[in-house]
Amino acid sequence: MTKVVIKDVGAREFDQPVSGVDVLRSMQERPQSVLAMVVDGQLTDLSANIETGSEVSFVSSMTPAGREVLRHSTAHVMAQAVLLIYPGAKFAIGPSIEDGFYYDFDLPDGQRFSDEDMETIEAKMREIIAAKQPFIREELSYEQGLELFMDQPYKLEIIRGVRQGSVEDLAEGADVGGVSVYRNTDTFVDLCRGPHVGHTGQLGNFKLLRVAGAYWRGDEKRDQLQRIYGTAWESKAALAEHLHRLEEAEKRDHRRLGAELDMFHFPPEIGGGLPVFHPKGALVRYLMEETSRKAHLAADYQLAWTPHLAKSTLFEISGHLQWYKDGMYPPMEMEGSTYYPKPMNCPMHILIYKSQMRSYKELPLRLFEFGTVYRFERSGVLHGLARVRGLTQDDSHIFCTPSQLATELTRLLTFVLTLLRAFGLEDFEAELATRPDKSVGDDDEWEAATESLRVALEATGLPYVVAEGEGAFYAPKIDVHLRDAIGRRWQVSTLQVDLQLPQRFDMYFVDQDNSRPRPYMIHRALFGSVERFFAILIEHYAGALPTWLSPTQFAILPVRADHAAYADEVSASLAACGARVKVLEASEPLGGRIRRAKMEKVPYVLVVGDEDISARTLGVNRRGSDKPDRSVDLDSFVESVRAEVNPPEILVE
RNA sequence: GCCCGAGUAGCUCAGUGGUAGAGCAGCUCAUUCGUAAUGAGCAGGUCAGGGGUUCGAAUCCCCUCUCGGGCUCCA
Repeated sequence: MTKVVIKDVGAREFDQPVSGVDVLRSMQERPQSVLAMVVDGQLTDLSANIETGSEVSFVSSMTPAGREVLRHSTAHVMAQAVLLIYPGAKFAIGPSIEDGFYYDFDLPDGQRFSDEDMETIEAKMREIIAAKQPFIREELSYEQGLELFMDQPYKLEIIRGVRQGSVEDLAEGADVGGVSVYRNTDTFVDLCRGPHVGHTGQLGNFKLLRVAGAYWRGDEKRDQLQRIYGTAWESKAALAEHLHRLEEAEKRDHRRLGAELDMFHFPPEIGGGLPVFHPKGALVRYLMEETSRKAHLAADYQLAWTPHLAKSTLFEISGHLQWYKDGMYPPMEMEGSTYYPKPMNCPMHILIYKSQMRSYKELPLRLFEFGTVYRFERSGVLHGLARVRGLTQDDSHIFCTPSQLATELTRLLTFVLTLLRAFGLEDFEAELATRPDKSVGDDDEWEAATESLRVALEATGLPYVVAEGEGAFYAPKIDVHLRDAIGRRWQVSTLQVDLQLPQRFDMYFVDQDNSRPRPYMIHRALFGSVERFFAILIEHYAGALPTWLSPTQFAILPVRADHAAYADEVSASLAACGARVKVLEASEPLGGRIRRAKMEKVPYVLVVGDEDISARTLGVNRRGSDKPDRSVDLDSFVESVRAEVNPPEILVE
C-alpha cells in the first residue's frame, strides 16, 4: 500500500505503487495545468513514482517553478529542431533563464544562424510540439552515458565533470551515481537532470528572440558557440503580454529617448562611450548634481575637487596600476614623467586627508566630489549612458575611527536611501558582497568590516542577500539595487569598507591617547555614476521626468497673437516661483503647438485665449491626461504647482 | 576583444544591377486659429569609407569604420 500526503488536501491511500499522474487522477478537484510535482521538497517529473509516506504538491504552469519546467522543455524541443535541420550539429547546454531559455550550439562547417533561420527552427519546433512526443527519463551509468553521447563533445565533458562531482555540471546534466537523460524520440535524447513536462504537446507558447555568440563555459579562451535565446509561457496571453513588455521596455530605452528629447548623443568623432550632453540634458544633470551637492553639505560632507590626471607614482601607491592597468587609459609622457587619466578618485581624496595632521576630533571626515574618471571599457560592452568610458562618479570618501565605523555606515546607508527616494525611486534591495578568492588583507579585518556592513543593513531594514565572494579585492561592499517602474533591476549605489588604501598611503590620525591609529576608509558612490543614473531616471520615467527635473516645466500657448501679453504675464508669475517656462507664440495653429509640447513631455501645457484674459484663467493640460481643465484660476494654479517646480527638500537626520 | 546583425537627407524609412525617393524636422512666404500635425514653395545626398566584379553598383564580392543584440569584463 502507498500512502501519499497531498499538500493542502490531505492523505490518500493507494493499493498500488503510484506516480504523480495517478495521484492527480485520483483527485476530485484537480489543480489546473499541472506540469510537474514537488515530492518532499524535490521538483520531479509527474511520471515519477512516489514512495509511500511522501508529501506531494503539484506545480502548475503559471507558477515560477512551472514556467521553469516548460521553458527548459522548450529548450529541448529547440535542440531537437536544430539537430534535425543541421545534421552534425553539436549541442552544449540549454537552461531556463528569467523569462525564457537558451541553448548553445556548435554548427558543422562553421555555419552560423541568421535571423531567417529562426523561422525555420520555430516551424520545426511546432512540428515536434504537434507530435506530442513524450519526455521519457532514463538513468544511465557514466559509461552508458559516454557511449550514448560519443559524438557530442560538450555532453561528454559534462558527464566527465559530473563523475568528478562538479556542482556546476550536476546542475546541468545529471544525477549522483550516473547520469540521467530525457528521450523524446529514437533519435533525440538529451543529457539532463530534469524535470520536464509529460509531452511536447504541453508546450507551444514560445518565440525565438535572437541569436548571439556565447563562449563555452563562459570562458573567452574556449570555443565560441551559437546561442539562440527564446521565451516561453504557459498561455498565448502570457506570451503576448511578455512580448508587449519587451516593446514597452524598448520605448523606454534611454538612448532612443535621449535622442528624441534632445538630451545627449555620442558623436563618433569623439569616440565610443564618450557622451556630450545637449542643453536640455545638461540642465537635468545640473539639477541632479545641485540637489545632491546641497544634500551632502546638509549632511556634513565637505566638497573636494581633484584633477583628471596624475603621475604614475600615485597609482603605483594606490595599487591601481598593479590591479587594474588593463582597465586604465594608456599613459602619457610629459617632461620625463608618466601621467595617467584617473580611473578612480580615492587616491586624490586621500592626499587631501594627508595634507595635514588629522585629529580624532575631525573624524568622521567626509569628502565629496563629482569626479570624472576614465576607464577603458572594451568596445563590445559600451551601452548608452549605462556603460561609458568617461563617467562622473558622485564619489565620497569617509575617513573614520574604527569605533565609528558601524554607526557611520548606518548613517551613510540611510542618507543613500533618502537621496534616492528624493528622485522618486522607492523599491530597493541590497547585496552584501563578501571576500573574493582574489583579494588582499587578513581575515580578521575582512570579518570585522563585513560585519559592520551587515549591522548597517539590519539597522536600515533594507532587504538584502549575501553575495559570497563578490566583493572588491580590497574590500567587502554593499551594492544597492533598485527596481524601476517596469520591474527591472539596476545597480546604483555601492558602499565599500576599504582595508587597503589607508595602509598603502600610510594614513593615520592622532588619537586621544596620542597614539596614531589608522583610520577606516569608506568608499561610496550614490548615483553610481551621474551618466548611468541619468539613464535609469529616463527609463524609469519613460522620459516623463518629475516636474522639478523637467527641462521645460510649462509651455504657454496663446491662442492668437493678440493673447501674447497675457501669456507673458502668466509666464512671469510662474517664473517668479522658480519655474522654467516657454511661450510658444501663435505662429502656427494651436493643435500643432499642443502636439509639439506634449511630444516633448512638458508636464503642463497651458492654453490662454479670450475667455482666460477676461476671467484671469488658464486651460491646463496635465501630462498623462488627454482632457484639458478649462477655466482654471491663474493665481490658484500658480499656488498649486509652487511646491513641485523646485527640487525637493531633502531632510537629513 | 569575440559571435551575429545593421549603416541611404538632421530623424524614421522605401528603393535587389539601368537617371537617388517619401514623410517628419529645417528655411521662406501666406495663414491668427480654444486642445495631439494649416497650406504652398525652397533647400537638403561621396547611398558609412576604401577596394574589386560589371558597359553600368545604393544594390554583387572583399577589407575597414561606426552603431545595435549577446558573450566575456565591470576596481
